[in-house]
Amino acid sequence: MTEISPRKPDAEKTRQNILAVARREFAEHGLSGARVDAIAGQINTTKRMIYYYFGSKEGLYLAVLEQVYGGIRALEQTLDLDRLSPVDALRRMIDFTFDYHDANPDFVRLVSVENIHHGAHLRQSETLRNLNSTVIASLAKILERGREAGQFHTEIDPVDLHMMISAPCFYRVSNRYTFGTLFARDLNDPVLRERHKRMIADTIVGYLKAG
Amino acid sequence: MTEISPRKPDAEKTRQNILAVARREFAEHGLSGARVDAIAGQINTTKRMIYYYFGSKEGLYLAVLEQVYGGIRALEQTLDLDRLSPVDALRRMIDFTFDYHDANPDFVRLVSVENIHHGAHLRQSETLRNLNSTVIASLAKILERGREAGQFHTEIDPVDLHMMISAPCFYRVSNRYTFGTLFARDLNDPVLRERHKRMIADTIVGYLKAG
DNA sequence: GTCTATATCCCGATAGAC
DNA sequence: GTCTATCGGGATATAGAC
Repeated sequence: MTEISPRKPDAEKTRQNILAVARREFAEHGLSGARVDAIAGQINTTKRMIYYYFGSKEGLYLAVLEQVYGGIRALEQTLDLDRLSPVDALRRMIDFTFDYHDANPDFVRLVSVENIHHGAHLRQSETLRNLNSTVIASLAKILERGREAGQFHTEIDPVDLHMMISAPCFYRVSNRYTFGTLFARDLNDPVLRERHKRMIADTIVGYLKAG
Repeated sequence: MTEISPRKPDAEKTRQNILAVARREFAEHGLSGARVDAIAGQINTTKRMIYYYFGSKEGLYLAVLEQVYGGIRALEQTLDLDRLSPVDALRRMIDFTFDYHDANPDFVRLVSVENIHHGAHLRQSETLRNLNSTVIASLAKILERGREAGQFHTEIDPVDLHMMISAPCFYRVSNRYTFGTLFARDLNDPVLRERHKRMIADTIVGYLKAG
């Protein structure tokens, strides 16, 4: 029924504009703290349009979540890990995870916000629930190859490994402010960033290699 | 001027009641999402009292933060690490950190909330800024003893080590919902908890031992 | 110090014209 | 599909009696 006409590109463009601004607003202030007026005020659109396209504030928030989670998933696919040795593939996966979190603090903040809300929206979205992440399959493959090649000697569940990789990459960004204040560290410092990146990779690779 | 009379213990008791309920409310809904009415409604007090004791909603939130950060600091002191070997002391520190986060999800949630607010309140509080955590000193001592005893061969900054310990312990709790949903894992499961505890400790201890 | 009642503002959502 | 104007509820904060 709905007209999907290429003659009117403004519609989709407006939708995308709203989404982009909303992502910033929700990442910055959380779900309760975000203001629909503030979102409308930052673009050449009115508040009415937001309700026209997304129905409600929560509907908009959910659309933002889906967009953001889709982003990291798309990039994961491009890593081309099979051509690397198990150790190199693992390092590449860790480096990718580190860099992605570092470059996308809004993603990290939105995930934090969603966890404050007990993941209720993520669970509610069919799209997001079916994002049966390919990371786990990739990691499982790396682990299997590494074991066969005699390079890895530690038994570990792929999901557990994913957690061990994500945790420090996430924490560095999510807890930047409290950690930075309490221990007088600027976690944005490039020197520190490179040091942490190497440290995280060395720690995890070392764990898998050791018997 | 203010009467601090032992004849009226109700005052301090009321204050503590408000604090305890507020901690739950702020941890559950965040700063913007928390409702002053909801806090008053859960105790035998009125909303008026909250403003009487804490001045404002933010004042109450700040008091909660100070109380919560004080809690973990007090416990850190009781570990008695000097009597243990460097490796055992490190393991004890990791186990303590793991257990504390696991047993105090509200603490984790409040820290997440504060980071969404860019740590503005934590920075603003003299009390919290002066919480120059003793963890770093404890870890530095462990590292030094371990190096002298020839048990640790990796050079690492104590603050970095603290981050590597805290990150997985924190993440496991803070991201419980999104991670649990996306990967179909119940991160509250006791079996999983023990496995993760051992895995985290082994990973970090292994990293320090390796050259 | 503790209560009831209320001021005041702000925000999500909608009405209705074009 | 896009605008202006506004409703109606609910939230923080306060007034003022006892």
